[in-house]
Amino acid sequence: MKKQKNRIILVEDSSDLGYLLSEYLSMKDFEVKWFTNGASALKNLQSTKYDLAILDITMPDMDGFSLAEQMKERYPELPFLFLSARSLKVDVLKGFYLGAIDYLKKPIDEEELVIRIRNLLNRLNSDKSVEENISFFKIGLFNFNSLNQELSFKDVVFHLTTKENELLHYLVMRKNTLCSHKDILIKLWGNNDYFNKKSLNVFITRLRKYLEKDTTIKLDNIHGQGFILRTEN
Amino acid sequence: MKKQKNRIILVEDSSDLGYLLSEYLSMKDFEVKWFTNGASALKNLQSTKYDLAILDITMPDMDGFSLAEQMKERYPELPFLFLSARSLKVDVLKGFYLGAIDYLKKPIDEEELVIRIRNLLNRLNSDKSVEENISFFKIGLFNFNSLNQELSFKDVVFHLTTKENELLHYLVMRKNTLCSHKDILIKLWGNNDYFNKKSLNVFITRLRKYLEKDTTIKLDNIHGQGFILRTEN
DNA sequence: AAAAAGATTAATGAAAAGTTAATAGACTTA
DNA sequence: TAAGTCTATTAACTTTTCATTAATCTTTTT
Repeated sequence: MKKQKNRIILVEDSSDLGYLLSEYLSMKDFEVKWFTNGASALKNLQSTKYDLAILDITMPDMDGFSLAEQMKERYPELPFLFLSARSLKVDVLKGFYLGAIDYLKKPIDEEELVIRIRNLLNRLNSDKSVEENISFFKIGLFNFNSLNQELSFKDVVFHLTTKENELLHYLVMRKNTLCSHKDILIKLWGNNDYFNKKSLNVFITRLRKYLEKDTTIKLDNIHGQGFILRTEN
Repeated sequence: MKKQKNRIILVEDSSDLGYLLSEYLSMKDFEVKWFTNGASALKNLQSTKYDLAILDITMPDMDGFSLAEQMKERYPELPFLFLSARSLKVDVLKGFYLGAIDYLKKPIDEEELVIRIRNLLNRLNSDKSVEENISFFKIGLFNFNSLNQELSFKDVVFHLTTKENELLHYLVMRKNTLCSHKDILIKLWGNNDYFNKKSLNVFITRLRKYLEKDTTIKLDNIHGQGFILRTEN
C-alpha cells in the first residue's frame, strides 16, 4: 500500500521560525503549509484536510488560543499542539484545557519536535492501520476470509487450519503468478529444507481438495519451480 | 456506568519525589502504586493492570530505559512516559524512540503533570469509551446487559461475574470475527502469559455453559489463534 | 527406462484446548 | 474478628487438533 505523507498546518507569525520549521518538517517527509496568522489559516482549513495543527500562541490580531477555540469548534477532529515561548504555568494549563495534545516550550529542538509529532500521529492512526489489512478475497465462486480462517462455497464453510490459511493467503495474494517453493517455505516455514517441502506438498493437496468444487480454479505445479494459483477474477 | 479511577504505576527511586507525586496524584483522583526500583515494579505488573506508567530514568540497578524496554516487551499495551532530570537531547530522543508517550523534564510542575496525564488518558480511552458505552445486546435468543452483568434467556437470568461479563462483552462487540488470545489477554488481563491463557480457557467454558441454551450460538476455538463468537443477529 | 519430483493418503505425537475440581484471596456479614 | 460467601486462579486430568512424517503411488524429465 502506498504510504501517504502526513499533512501539517503550521501557524507561526515569526518568519524566521516559520520558515525554519516548515523547511525542516518538509525535509522529514511531512507535507507542511505555513500561515503567519490565524485568519488565513482558518480560511485554508475550509478547503484542505490536515492531520495535525501546530500553533504559536503570541501572534498579532488573533492569538493561538482563540485560533484553537475556533478550530476546535469547526474541525473538532483535527488534533493541535502549541509551540510557544510563553512558559508560564497558566498558559500551559490553558493550552491543555483547550484540548491541546501537547504544549512545547520554545526554544524547541527540531529533532525532538519531529519525533514527538511522529509518535502522536502514529498513535492517532494506529486503529486505522489494523483495518487496512487485506483479509477478504473472492476466489472463483469461493469467498475467503483469511481473518477468520474461513473458505466458503455457497453455503458450505470450510474452517481452515492456520497453515492452510497462511498458504492460501500467500497464494491468493499472488494469484496467477508463479510462487517458488523456496519463497513459500521461507515465508511460511522460516526455512527451506527437504522435509518442509514435503509438508508443503501435503498442504497443496489439501487446498486442492477444497478448491476442486470450482473447476475454473487451478492450483498448478510448475515442475521444479513451485506453484501457481490460477483464477479468473 | 460506575466511573473507575485510572491506575498509575510510578517508578521513582527518590523517596521525596516519589512520596510527593503519589500523594498528589492520589489527591487528584488517580490510583497510584509507587515503586522505588524496576524489579519490584515488574513483579507487581504481573498481577495488576495499569492505565499508565511514569518512569524515572536515573535509578540504581535498572534504569528507566531498560525498564521501559522490558515493559514494552511484556505489556505492549501499557503506555508510559518518562520523568527525568536528564534533559540532554540524546536522552529525550531515546525516550521517544523507545515508544514513550511523553518526556517530562524535572523539575516538574505537579499541576501540569496532572493535566498532561488527564489529556493522555482521555485520548487513550476515547476508543474504549465508545465501546464501553454500548451495554445492551441481543445474542441469539439471549439478552445481554453488560451494565448489570446480566445475561438472560427467556425468564432465566444469569448473573455474570466481572470477568465473565468483560469477556462476553469483548467477544460480542467483535462477534463473528476471530479474537486472538493475545488481544483478549492483553485487554482483559493486562498481559499475555501461560497461566492467564489457562484462566481464559476456564472462562470460555463457563460462557459456553450459559450460551448452550441457544444452539445457534457457537463460541468456537480457532486452534492456536483464539476464539470467535458466532451468531446470526 | 531410470531417476527425480510431485501427489495422495494415512499414521503419529506433541501441543493446544476442554473440563472439572481444588485453592486462596478479597469482601461481607453476624 | 471469625465465619461465610464469592470469584479468579491454579491444578490435574482428558480430549482434540493439526503439522509433520512416513509410505506408497503417479507424473515428468532426461
